[in-house]
Amino acid sequence: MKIDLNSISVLESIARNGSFAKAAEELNLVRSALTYTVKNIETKLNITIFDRSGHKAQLTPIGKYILEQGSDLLKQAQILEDNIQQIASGWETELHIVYDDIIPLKNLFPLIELFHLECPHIQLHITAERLKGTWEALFTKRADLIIGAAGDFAQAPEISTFTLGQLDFDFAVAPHHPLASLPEPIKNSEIIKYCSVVANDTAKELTPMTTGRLLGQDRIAVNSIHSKFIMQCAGLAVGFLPKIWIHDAVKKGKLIVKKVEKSKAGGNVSVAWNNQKIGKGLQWWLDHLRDKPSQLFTTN
Amino acid sequence: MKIDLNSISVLESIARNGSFAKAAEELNLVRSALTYTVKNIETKLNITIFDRSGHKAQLTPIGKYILEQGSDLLKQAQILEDNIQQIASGWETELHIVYDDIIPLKNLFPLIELFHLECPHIQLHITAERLKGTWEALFTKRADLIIGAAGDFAQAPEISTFTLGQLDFDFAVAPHHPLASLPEPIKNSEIIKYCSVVANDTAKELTPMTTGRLLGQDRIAVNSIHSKFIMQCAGLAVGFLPKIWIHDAVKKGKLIVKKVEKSKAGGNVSVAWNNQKIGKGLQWWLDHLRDKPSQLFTTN
DNA sequence: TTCATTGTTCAAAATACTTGTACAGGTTGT
DNA sequence: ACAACCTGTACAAGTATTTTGAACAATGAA
Repeated sequence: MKIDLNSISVLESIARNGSFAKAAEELNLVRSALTYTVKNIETKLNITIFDRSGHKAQLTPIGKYILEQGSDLLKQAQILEDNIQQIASGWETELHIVYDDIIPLKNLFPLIELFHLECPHIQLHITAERLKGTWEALFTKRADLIIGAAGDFAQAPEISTFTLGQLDFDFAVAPHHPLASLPEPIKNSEIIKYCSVVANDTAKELTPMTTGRLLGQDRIAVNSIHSKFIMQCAGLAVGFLPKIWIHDAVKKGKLIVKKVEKSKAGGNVSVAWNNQKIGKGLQWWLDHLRDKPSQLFTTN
Repeated sequence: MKIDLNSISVLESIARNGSFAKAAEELNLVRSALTYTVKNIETKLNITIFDRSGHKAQLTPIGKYILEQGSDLLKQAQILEDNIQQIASGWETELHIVYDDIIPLKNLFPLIELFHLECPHIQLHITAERLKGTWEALFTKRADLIIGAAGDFAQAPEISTFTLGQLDFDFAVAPHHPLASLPEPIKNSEIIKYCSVVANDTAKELTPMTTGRLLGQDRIAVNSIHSKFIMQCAGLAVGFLPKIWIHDAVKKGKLIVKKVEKSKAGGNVSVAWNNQKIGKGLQWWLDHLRDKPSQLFTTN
């Protein structure tokens, strides 16, 4: 390797200051030290970087090229150095959070904003998955933290979890749907006459979970609760939806909750993470999630 | 700057060889020299990169991070160094060629292939433009070389050109087009009854050239000769097309050439380039284009 | 012209890197 | 268990590289 970061920053300083003398002052070096450094790299590369034929030194075309590209290199090295310091001080440089799409993303907004305020230098990656998809993200290390994961699949000792709370479901239909006008509780034999919509498991490797639907019923599979929700609002299909998802729609009359013969049991949702390398960023999330888990289940 | 490229390559060697001793051998250094280097960078950054508690040194998590990111940095530095050498030896690292879309791209294939064979390390950027769009690319330095440029707009002393040859045009219509059955030569008064299609000038700043069409005629503007060609084949419109573009289609009966009252004069097309900084790559293209310009006008 | 400034040269000084040897553990094979 | 062979470290001595400062030639400004 003939080039080194120090030489590049010397070139950069000379170019920026317009002369060896000014750069020497900036770098707290004597002029001849810069002559030495520049000559050294010029000799190694067998090129000329500065044209010193005039009074002041001027970059040659190839010098300009080196400066341009070299500055990029310097910047990246600086970023690397900063990141090393950040990691060494216990903070991650980025954090991959996967949430189960059963939690409305907007309920995460307050935490995300606060985190950004307190740790603006940590890049958050927020991804939605469904059912076992969250666990898969954790096991494959695509996620550092999963929020709202269904059930408790933490078979491994390096996975820690705690329960966020319970999600309850209601059977919801559009006001103009035939089931809307039936007397309650609606029997399964009625429900299976109509199309249902299920939000698919997003797991690709783990065997997907199946979630309550009735045998023999037509069904559509979608890949998010939101798709399921708007499909039920449109009256295209029926099914169970989390109370937190339909609260507003029910208030506005866009969906109607019906009692059914066999209701769906509420399920616990959890937070889970890999306890092998807990950085301060992850700890921040764990602390805040433990503090007020209820904020994730709010309806406004 | 606390990190330097040399230290990173030492870390890299140790990690790759699995021990300080092996790395020392590879680097032709003595073991203690590596201890020194590693300790040095560890002290500067105030971290530990290798865990030496066991028999052999093992990367710590942060060491792994440094290695990953640092290797990228090293690679880029190596590329920069290579590029500097390449430029210093007179070869560009990339070459931007803009051709007038009136030249079928496949006619450039033999030259492109040969160039890639002889100069695999120079990245070619080949872009199509129309009419003054080629000149604009040259003037704005988006292009190092333009091929098949229409006319001769080289007003500036730093632009050199030579003529490639002449392109002749025929008036072509689809066999099922009404004009196909008219007696020759077809009068302008007949032609203006039908839609024509023109390939637009792609220049954005220079005032676009207008190319022969009749006043009062409906017209469609497209942005490539190929679009114009297939539109005429489909019988959607009529117009002049370069002989080299329609040769095959005429042979297969997909287009019919008709004599017209006012034929379109053939035009010279040129090669042009900026003569301020001619690298060896550019020179190669100039030599080969001057050598056999006719290959660009072939019909197979 | 004179004066300030620019970059270079060169020998000496300061710093940084490398070496070699000695040492304190581990691992392997018998 | 033991020798033989690893591994990495410590430290003093040697070598290489970088920095300094003074003297100098070339340029530009007043």
